Amino acid sequence: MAPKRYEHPELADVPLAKALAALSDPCRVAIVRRLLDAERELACHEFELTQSKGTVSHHFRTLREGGFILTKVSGTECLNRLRLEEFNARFPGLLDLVIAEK
Amino acid sequence: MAPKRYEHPELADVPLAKALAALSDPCRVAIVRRLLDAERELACHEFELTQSKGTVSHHFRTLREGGFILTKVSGTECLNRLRLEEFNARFPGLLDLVIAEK
DNA sequence: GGTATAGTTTGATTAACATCAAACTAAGGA
DNA sequence: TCCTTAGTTTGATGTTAATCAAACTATACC
Repeated sequence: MAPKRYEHPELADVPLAKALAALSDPCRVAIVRRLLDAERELACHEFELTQSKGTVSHHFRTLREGGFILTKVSGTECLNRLRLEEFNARFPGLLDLVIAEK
Repeated sequence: MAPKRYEHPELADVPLAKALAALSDPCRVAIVRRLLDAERELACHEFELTQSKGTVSHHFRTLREGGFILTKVSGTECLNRLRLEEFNARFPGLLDLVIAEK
């Protein structure tokens, strides 16, 4: 069967409100922070989140739709990485706020 | 009777997610934008919002708790102004994103 | 094929939030 | 004192978002 495809919006099409809404949940801020620290791709299960699989999947989707991350399938897992340069160009300073946070 | 007192959080105590959640409503973004443009104190009723008084009061409270504004009583009205320097020091670039958007 | 792992999707529940109307508080002016 | 203006608070309703469990998809390995 055809492999799963993830939709990634053009950053120009992501409204500020949508990006900010994606960061309005502390859990998602933590995910972004972790990706900033790691500086490498991370699978969803590497975040050791306390919520159920379904909820975690929802948070990653929200970050994807907010333009924060790219997700690709790799074997049985899916790897996530920040759209770092692109995102900084579209929303300058926003990721820096996440870095600065605590 | 004792005059109304408004609570204003220490900006250091405002989590990023809380500030961003305050910006997740278009009405509140509009209020912040208006204050940025006005560069002076504005009473709630000067915003000519379409919602009921109660709802408007709720939005201003949310912005207060998000660290965006200071409110003080003046006669029968209450005057609002941005905590501009403070806020820029706590969340550098965030207000600039609001200015830049559209 | 059978089993395990990693995520997604769906359906239902719960928690937050936006909203309004109405009652209330506080100050100003007749 | 009475009336008006400006805003808050409360109680109720509708909507959106977070959450979980369970069923499902896709890959890897035996």
